[in-house]
Amino acid sequence: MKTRDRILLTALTLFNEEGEQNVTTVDIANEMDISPGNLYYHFKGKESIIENLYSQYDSGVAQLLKQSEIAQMSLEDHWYFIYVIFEEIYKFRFFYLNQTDILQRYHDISRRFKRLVKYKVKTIETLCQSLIETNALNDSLVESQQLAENISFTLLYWFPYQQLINPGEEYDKIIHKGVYQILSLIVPYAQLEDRTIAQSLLSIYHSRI
Amino acid sequence: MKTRDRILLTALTLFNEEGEQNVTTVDIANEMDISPGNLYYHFKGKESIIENLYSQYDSGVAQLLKQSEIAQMSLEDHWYFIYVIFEEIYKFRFFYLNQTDILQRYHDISRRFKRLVKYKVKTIETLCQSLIETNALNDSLVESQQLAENISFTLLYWFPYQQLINPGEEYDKIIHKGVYQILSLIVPYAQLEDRTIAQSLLSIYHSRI
DNA sequence: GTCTATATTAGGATAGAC
DNA sequence: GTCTATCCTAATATAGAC
Repeated sequence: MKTRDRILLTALTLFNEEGEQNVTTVDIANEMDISPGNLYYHFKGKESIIENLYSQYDSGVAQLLKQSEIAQMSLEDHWYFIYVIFEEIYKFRFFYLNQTDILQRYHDISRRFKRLVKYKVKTIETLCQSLIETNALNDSLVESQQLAENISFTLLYWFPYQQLINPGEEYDKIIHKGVYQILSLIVPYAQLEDRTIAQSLLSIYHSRI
Repeated sequence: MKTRDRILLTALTLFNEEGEQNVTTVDIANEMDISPGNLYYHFKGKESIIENLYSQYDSGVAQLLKQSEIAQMSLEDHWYFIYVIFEEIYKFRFFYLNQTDILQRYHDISRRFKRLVKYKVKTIETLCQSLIETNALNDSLVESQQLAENISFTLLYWFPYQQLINPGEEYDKIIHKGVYQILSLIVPYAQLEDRTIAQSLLSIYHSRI
């Protein structure tokens, strides 16, 4: 593994564990047993490392969102999609845990992050629409735009919330609870026929919590 | 106004506007036209200022929550209660905007913040229970504990979310939208008779957005 | 209580040898 | 590519005069 990539990986791990602002360039170098000078040979500075990590995250999620537009998805695919989005966020969770700070300090990332959030909301709205069109959701009750915003809101703050409420909880459980949470946002709007399906989905996830 | 209080007020304003970590003790002193040395005469340091501000916030909210336990509240009182909680959070919004960072760095505040959140969830759960007992909400559909957590979740992250999505939005609008958001979490569970009331409430708030 | 001046430290970053 | 040594800056904090 090349030093450049090891720097990115080490930085990501430390940022996720300690919080971005509690990790210095020297910390990263120490953790890898290289000198700070060496680190600066590969990257202009800390900001440059973070921007690289953001690019990884951004293109990963963008690809996922694009796929969901192309593929015709079944109801179960929808849950799987939510699940995979959560996993991608988890990998780069420090962007979410220290969101406000990072967006206050790195303007370029802020711009791109906001763009991605809008793209996410739009995609989720389309998913909700498709659930209405297949009559899984009751059209009269649901404002699909409002529901999509609720789901995005949950995706955005689920990890900070869990860190606050259940610090040290394992990765799997956190994500399962997140999917459950989103499912429970949707259930009230489900048609009577599909409500049974949805509620059995709920109980499957509930058993894993 | 005593210098000590002016320091607290100035610090609060700057923290809310610029973010806690972007404001130094020298910034606070400059803004007030006093010397940094003078500031350190009144407070041991930045941490001490923040702890003082947190105490103000904590006791303010705790008092509100206590009142809600004592008083018998009508349906409209409940909305007013949510509204007032939002206002209190807004006054000290930097604790919410930079939540993870502040809780990572100031352990004493972290402890107290978590305790307050638990108290909040408990109080909101009681409110939901009372809505079920007066048959405003459908008992069979709603897990009052789940609903209470959803409402708390919204209270916790509404301001960071609005800053992300609608930066520069006015204070009134943000809070109205927040109340609307919480209302829309509850409406699906409302009994048919009360649903009309709830939905008219919704449209009142909607008109103010 | 308030000021000026200064010490201390930590983090980010560079220069130059190997 | 990597190291050692060093610089620069910003932020916290203190000492001592007024």
